Amino acid sequence: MQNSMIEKSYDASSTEQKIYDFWENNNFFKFNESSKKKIYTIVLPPPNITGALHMGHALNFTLQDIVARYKRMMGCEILWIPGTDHSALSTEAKVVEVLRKRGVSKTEIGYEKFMQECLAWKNKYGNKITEQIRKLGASCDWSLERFTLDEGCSKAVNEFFVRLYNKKLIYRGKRIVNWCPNCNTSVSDIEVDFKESESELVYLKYFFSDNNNFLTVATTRPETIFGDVAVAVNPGDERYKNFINKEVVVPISGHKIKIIGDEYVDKSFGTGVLKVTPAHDFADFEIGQRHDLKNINIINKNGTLNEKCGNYSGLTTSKARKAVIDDLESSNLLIKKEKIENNVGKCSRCNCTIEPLISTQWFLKMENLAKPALRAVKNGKISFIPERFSKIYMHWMNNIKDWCISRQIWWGHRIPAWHCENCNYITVGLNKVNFCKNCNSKNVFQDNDSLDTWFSSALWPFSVLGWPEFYEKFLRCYPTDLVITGYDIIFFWIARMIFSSIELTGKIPFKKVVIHGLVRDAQGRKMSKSLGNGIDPIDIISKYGVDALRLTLVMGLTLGNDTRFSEKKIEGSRNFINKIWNAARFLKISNENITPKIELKNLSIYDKWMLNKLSDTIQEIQKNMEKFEFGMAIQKIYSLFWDDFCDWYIEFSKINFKNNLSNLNTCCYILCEILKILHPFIPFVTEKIWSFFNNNALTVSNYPEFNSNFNYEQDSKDVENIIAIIRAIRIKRNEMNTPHNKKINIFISTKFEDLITKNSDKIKKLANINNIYINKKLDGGKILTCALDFANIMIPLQDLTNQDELNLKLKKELEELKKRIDKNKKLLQNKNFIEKAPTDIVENIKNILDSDEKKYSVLLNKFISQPQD
RNA sequence: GGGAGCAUAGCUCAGUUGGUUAGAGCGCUUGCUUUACACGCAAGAGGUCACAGGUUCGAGUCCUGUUGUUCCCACCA
Repeated sequence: MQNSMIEKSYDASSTEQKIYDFWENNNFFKFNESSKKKIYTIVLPPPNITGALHMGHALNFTLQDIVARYKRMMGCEILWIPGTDHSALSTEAKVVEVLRKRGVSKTEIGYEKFMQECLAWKNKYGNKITEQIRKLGASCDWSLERFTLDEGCSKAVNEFFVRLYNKKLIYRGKRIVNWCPNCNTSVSDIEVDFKESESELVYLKYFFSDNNNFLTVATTRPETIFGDVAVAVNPGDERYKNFINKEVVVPISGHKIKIIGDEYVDKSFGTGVLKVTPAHDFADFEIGQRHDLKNINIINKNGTLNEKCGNYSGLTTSKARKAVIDDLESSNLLIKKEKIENNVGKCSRCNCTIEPLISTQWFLKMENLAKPALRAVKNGKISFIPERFSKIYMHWMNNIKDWCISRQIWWGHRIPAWHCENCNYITVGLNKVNFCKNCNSKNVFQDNDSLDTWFSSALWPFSVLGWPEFYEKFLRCYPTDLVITGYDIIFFWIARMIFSSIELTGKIPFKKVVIHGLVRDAQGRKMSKSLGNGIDPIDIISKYGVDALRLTLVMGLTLGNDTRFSEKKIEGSRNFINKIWNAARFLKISNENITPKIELKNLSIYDKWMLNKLSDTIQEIQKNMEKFEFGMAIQKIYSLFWDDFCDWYIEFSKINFKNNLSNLNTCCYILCEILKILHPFIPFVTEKIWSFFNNNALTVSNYPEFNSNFNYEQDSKDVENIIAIIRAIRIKRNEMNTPHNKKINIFISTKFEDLITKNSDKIKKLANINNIYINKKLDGGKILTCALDFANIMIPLQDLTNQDELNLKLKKELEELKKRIDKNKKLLQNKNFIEKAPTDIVENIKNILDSDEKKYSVLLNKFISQPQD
């Protein structure tokens, strides 16, 4: 690097790709299985292959990478395996859409060809995703990259399925499920979003079969009357209890059904009479089970009514509803209609209304899986950070129902079950089944369904380790240490990994679950395609660089809380990065031969002050890093670098350098130490700057430790005093309206004559002073006095000063001082305080009072005055 | 209906186990081409910590209640 070539401002776009290649080509992130270091394993949430990465991913990968890089520098062997998720339903829908544009359907091209089309999609878009993960700077081991549908993951999936089937934890059953007529598949409970919508509650006449009276039934779904199998009332309802076991006639349809009593019925809702349609309502299904009622399925899988619905067959449920209501009205069977707010289930993927219907599906029995999964969190083996998310997890796990794991789509893990055409027996096996285990018939075919995409994601932490093969590696790296994810997939993924892992491996999948929030737009709205307010992280990266993006996402972040992203914020981050760049540039152009080196014997008090600060900060941020308090850690480093290192230390050093290489080297050493602690957050620019001064790579260097040798209390205090003098002078200059470019003279009366004399060059330069007269008599004219603990600074009044304004300010200062003096005096007179408060607090108050009183008396007499001695 | 979060400067947010004068970034005001950086430097204004009680020598922080707001869960047809 030629120093003369260092540009005035840092250009991220020309640097970042080269740096990542440098890391990757040198295998810095490669997991060394035979390493003696402590292994630290992070489970990387594999992104979908359907879209591009969004801001949520950027946050997620940033946080993971901060931990990975920090732990690596702390001496751990990092195992962080990247990969992508086949995201069954989303990908299938996208590929179907592509085919549709080409004018073909998936059934036309057939299973094999369709799977090839999907694989082609994966190769194209999956690679785009992995490129973007690299762009974000993720320091994962690409040689271990995985895909949830690759051979190894498929093996784990089949193993899981077969084992649980044999244990009867996976079963096939005809039950009511959430059906999406648009996606044409069943979906699980958590893939249904309930959205509040305005519906029409209609009151219908159900005549008794043996007389002319009727019961009034209120329903929002009149089109399902063809599936009615009973009318239910609460057995405790005085109005209706005598009708139980009588018969009514379903309007329009005309079939006769019984009146039953069931506690579920709410007397106060509608008329207190409920029509029971077990095939198309979850609650009704349960009532049906309790009363041994049959199920009449009246809705086709495409969302239309079937042949059981007479004239209405073929109509969609919403059209049929209108038609049924019209007909009921015209035949005088409808009493009234009223608008109500209710929750309607929508498919979380396509937003289409979910039709509950009865269908044969594969289910995972949850009851026994949930218990140990609950225990692992309860007894602290797995901890959520922040802790409150464990409550959300437990509540869900406590109320969990069986998981419908089969999907009527092709792209995904095909269910390893073979049906016999002959005897209908199902043979489940790891390998292709060629004959029926029951009747030996060779007439067997594989189940057409595939598995829910989360079924394979649930095994991700151990399937990527090669489980059930490569058992030794598995044992060395498992349970993993950490998973970081957004709160929106606790149920989808985190919970399922926990019970799957415990069931299958006997071990928890990870020790810690760090939960972060959503990235919202500048107004706090969720970023979404429909709003068009999404910000593409890749656009931001090309404009500002990924370091700036990472810094913005993590600055001021509180785990578990949502965060807002705005262009204003990222400008601040870019400015900070540019500041680092320029500090380095300054050192490099000061002397080409500069190296990060420290000679303890040659340290100035300023070096010692800075080392003291650095050491303290390192100690603090290490605590923050261990507790995943990234926002707090970066804030401290930011302030250390900008407020201490740049604003004071470099400014002092400028005066000390005088081309002294040893001094420069010390400064460079400290800069490099700061680069180390910054590196996990902003890896690219720090690596680049590091290369100006070092031959090795920053990313594999050691994290600085708290160094007790750098405990320079007294020297630090001296520097603090110098700073206090400079600050005081600057403040007074401003109050006197003296511009910075005008030099002034000052008089100081102090007991620290030696210190101030020795360091007067710094004071003169940084406060722009001509002459400093220490403990000298002033000659004539008005002066402005500033009182410090150890010195009184007197400045002859300047031409531009508005004395009235100044007096007002000083008066206010005196008042505030007086207030505090009174308050602290009172406090010290309080016996309870003296007795109960810790002594250091009491001492502190005493000291403050002392110094306040001194200042007060100085200011009271001398604030604007004729000089005195 | 159940549960959780949030409420602190004009805006966005920090504030670790209660302890000096409640912080940062942005914005605003004033001054500055001070030989790294105007993506900069120096100084400044701006807060009843939502409200009401309580515990404590001491509360932004702990407890109770109220209000506002966001989110999650739940089968009220």
